[in-house]
Amino acid sequence: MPRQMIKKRANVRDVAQAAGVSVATVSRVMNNTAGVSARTLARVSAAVEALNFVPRPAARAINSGRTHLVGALVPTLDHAIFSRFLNALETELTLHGLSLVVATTDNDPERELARAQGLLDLGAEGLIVSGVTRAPGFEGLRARHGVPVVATSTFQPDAEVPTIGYDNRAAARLALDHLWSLGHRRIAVLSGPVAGNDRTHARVSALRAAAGEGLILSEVSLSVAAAAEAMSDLWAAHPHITALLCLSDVLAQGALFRCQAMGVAVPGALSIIGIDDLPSSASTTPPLTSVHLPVGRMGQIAGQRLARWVEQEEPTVPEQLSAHLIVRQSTGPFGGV
Amino acid sequence: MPRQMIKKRANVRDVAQAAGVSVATVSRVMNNTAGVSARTLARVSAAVEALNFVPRPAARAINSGRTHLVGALVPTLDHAIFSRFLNALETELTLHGLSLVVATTDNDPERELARAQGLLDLGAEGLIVSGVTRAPGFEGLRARHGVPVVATSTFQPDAEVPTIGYDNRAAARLALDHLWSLGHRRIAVLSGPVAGNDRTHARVSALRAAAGEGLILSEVSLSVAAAAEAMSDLWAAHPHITALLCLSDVLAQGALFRCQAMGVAVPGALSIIGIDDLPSSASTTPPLTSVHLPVGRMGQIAGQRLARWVEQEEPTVPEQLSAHLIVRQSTGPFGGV
DNA sequence: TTGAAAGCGCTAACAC
DNA sequence: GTGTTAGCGCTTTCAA
Repeated sequence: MPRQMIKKRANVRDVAQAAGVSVATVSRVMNNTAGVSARTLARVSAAVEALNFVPRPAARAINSGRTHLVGALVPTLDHAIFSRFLNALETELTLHGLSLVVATTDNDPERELARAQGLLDLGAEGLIVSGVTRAPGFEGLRARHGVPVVATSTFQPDAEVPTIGYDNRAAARLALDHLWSLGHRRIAVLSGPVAGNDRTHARVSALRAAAGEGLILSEVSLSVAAAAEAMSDLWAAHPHITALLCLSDVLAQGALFRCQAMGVAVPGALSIIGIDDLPSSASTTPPLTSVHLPVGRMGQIAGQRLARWVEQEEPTVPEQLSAHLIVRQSTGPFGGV
Repeated sequence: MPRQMIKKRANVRDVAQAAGVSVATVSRVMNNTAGVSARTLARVSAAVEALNFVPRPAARAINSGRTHLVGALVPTLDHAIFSRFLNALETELTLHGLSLVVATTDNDPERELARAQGLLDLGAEGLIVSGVTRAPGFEGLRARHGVPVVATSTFQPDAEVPTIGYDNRAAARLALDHLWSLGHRRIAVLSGPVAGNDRTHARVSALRAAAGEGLILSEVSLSVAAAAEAMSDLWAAHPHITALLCLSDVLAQGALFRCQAMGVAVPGALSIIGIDDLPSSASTTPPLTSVHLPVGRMGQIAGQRLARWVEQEEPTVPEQLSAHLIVRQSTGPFGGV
């Protein structure tokens, strides 16, 4: 058995020896550095091929100091809104030669901190997070590594980290004002878990501020099934409500489906409005009125900005994306048409 | 300005000097290696703190030869089925100390190859892919890097790479047999894009093999909206069909929503069955009959196996996960109850 | 156009 | 317990 088969993996020196050149030349070839004669190039290439040489990324990274890795911390991958965001983010980062490492936090600050630590330990050059409230210790970690951090899904120009997103309070208000303008006054609100989620918290508190304590507020887990159950309970406990404001389209869909099952006319007997504007919301029956959140665009911009920050060391500034109301057929005037 | 401020970033040597110890000791402290006196530990820790020292991952990787990175190539992140899969995969990999880098392929083999190249260049120690058909060149790339590759979303024991998944042909047959058993004979099929997707292709061809050329087959893009449109067209062109078999729940939901809008009773006038069994499918009205695909479990197992392969160099074997029928209320006997 | 040699920042074998 | 020292695999001056 030739020693090549024994040696685990070829390195520059092996290639250099096989090609009868120096390691520097091999390096030049591997990096397409100009100034290598065609003849040498061919010889080195042949040796690379023959020895099945693949440069170790770590060895390159140690010299360049770059990993081309960016980390994203999201509550979960298993939600349409984050999927869309990450899809756009990944696409954009790829354009800039960066790769995306994902880590899920489950809305748990401690877990987020641990995962952030992990991402940084593996060499992430930048971080994308959701919202602005972090575990104590996060900022220290960030400072120690000195890496850029961009927060998304919210717009808070005064926050410690630059935010790229929409105003969650305003988004909730947009939905509430729509219902109000239709004459609805007895409104129930369906919310996802508030714990560990400052965006949801902002939405809820904006509604409270606007509507007072009279709001009928139910908090359920963020799933279609949970929303459907909550709808049943709500209808039994508060038969007088005329509108339902859901803090996420996932919840609005669940409520709508249950209304269909219960024979509650939407919007005839109950108007339903969501926030997110998931693609599928346009196709339900009736199509859901919703507050559109530009998460695709958000992913794209966040990617762009973080890339620039990482590459050109050019810190980014907060950017507000506007949420806007999409009126479809799930909401109608109080008292019916 | 002290020279610390000039120096870009502290390294082991700086810390060693500041603590009055050797670099080896610093390394020991950083790696929690046993056998460091409490006193030394304290001194080094203090120096680490003072100099804001953070070990460079690349430098560690060059010694260990490990990056702890695993890459996943998926068609898109923006689909509930992949989100669930990746969520489970990420969770499992984390348990094994591995991080997940995601890359989207858009069902384009060339793009997949390019992204695979990228993942390998950045040091991915293993790859997770969907399906088994690859661009020519993929296998060469894999062989050159010698990294483990696990294919998911399909079970094909004879494939070049180990597969962890379900039998797509059988899954499609499960759906068809259910409709048949209910007495349906005039069945339409709604499929997502077949190009570049061997799983969809397998499902379609299984149906063709079983039902012959008589199948009314429509191929649409994989979205609720597209399915809704297709449903309208289908109903206009083929009013005699009694059942609709959708190769994905996303499509089934779109068709169902449109039926609701058109006043087509489901399952009274048309039975609808999907494949995937998305969580939301249990809550629609009527709840969707579907073929359950265990994608969460698939992500977990794929993560487990790939981790073992990477860590213990223990190649994995194909594993079949069973798809099974979940009968809900969107399908009923031919001719109505 | 090419080569020699000095690192990059860390780990690990070995010595004390 | 702790220090010395030789690498890990590559890039990058600086000479030739």
